[in-house]
Amino acid sequence: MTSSVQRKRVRKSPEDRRAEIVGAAAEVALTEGLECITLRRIADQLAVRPGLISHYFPAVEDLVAEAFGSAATAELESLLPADPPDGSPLQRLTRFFARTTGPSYDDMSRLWLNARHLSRYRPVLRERVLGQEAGWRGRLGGVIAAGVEQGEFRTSDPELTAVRILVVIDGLAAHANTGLRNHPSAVTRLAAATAERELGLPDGALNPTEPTDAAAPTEPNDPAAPTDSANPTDSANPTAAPEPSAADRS
Amino acid sequence: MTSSVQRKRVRKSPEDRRAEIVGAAAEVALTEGLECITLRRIADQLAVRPGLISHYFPAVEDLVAEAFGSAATAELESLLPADPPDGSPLQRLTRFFARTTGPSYDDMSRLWLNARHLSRYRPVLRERVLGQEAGWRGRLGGVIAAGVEQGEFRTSDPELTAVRILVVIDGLAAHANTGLRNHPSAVTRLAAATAERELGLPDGALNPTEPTDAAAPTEPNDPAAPTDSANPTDSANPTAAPEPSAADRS
DNA sequence: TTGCTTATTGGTCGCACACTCAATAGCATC
DNA sequence: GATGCTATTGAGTGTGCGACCAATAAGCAA
Repeated sequence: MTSSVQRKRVRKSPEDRRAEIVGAAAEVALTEGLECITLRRIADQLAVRPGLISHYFPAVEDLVAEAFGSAATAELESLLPADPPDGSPLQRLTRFFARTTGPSYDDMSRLWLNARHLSRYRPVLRERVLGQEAGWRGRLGGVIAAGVEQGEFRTSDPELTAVRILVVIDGLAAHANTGLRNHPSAVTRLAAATAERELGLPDGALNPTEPTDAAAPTEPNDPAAPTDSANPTDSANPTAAPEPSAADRS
Repeated sequence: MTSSVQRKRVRKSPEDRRAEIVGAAAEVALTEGLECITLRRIADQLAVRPGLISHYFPAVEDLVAEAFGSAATAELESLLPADPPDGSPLQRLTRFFARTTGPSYDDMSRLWLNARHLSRYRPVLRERVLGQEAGWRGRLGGVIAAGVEQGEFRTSDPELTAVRILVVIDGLAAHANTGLRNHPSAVTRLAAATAERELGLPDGALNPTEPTDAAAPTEPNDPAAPTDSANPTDSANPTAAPEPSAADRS
């Protein structure tokens, strides 16, 4: 007798409902993984019927892409706000590295890893990932360019430098599911160290003044315990035309 | 009437059969992805019945882990052979970077990316990934240590240097499904450049003399076209006890 | 208050998956 | 050539998934 007698309908405007669905999906994406975005899972979360999700997203893949885009955009916006540039380029970069290499970023690391792999099978998601890459690269490149202009940094190609930094961050993120927090700080710091070198800064220039997040201590804990929550099976689209098959044929 | 009249049984020794299954699974893992290792898929490949795969691997997850381990071990062995160390440490590293940053390594990049993500949901695979990480780190660290001893390289901590290099390689591999080959060589070279810096080598010291693989030209092609073959659906183990559920309950 | 538009439901279909197990048939050995 | 071990099959179970669609009711407008 789960929650059988739950039949009060709430009728919302399409815009609201759609945003609500994307929000729920983004949350699931961050905490459990993109594979856990299923019609039933999202419907449960919102206390509606699966059919409703289908109504707004006839193809689940679109919702998956949208969820990733939403989560990644929000993260970037909080990481490197554009509207009111919070501080000098150096300050902004310092905060950027403190957060991206700290534990609070682990979910995001997992999400990027997740999206990058799933891109292999989902064209729509792949495009979204490419778009986000461009967004992050542009934003980070912009901060660097601003720093160069203000004389804080020194590099001939801000965009290229941004890519190099992001590559290192991706490399660290790759270990999010297999003990990211086991790395000595000498490894964790690789991202900031790369930036310092590329930008002509002295060693440690990008270290947070206050022990913000993953700052001072070399604390090796959390062996390798992912999200606990979900546990998606294999099968993501086995053969050439996997799930769309049924739909495609019609 | 696919291949209905195919009923000739071939009886092999358990060892042979097992090796054959792992081999097939490793091939599928490399070309199509770990999610495509299913009882049916592997059985088809070997022209046997799915039940037989189950017989040798009662839990598919074990086969998945085994397949990854097999593929990764083989790759490392071909990349940095241990038995007869093929050349000086410098030569070995040069070849190592030529191959790991070349197109022929793309499948392996995808596999690592795949395994790292799937580790999130599959404990057995996760252990295997950790084991392989250790193996690669040890092997690369060994080459570096040898180079230091012979005076070719200069670093205080070969193991740490190896980790740093591998992190950069992972970062590049992360883009295997979203246009790895679009990167300018200035990005591709990041791995070798990191190594040169860490090892006290002059810039370009690890460049292949002959345009081996991803050497000279900055060729931006192959926009973002993965393996084509498979296309696994979502669902990897949705809830706490996903597929083992059926079995677990019994 | 009555209607009407349409957001939402409930039910269903087909598919792919892992896993189980009794029955069958290679093949080495005697 | 018969025998026994066991590798292999065939058939079946249950689960979760995306997708489809006719019926229903929420809530705005008349």
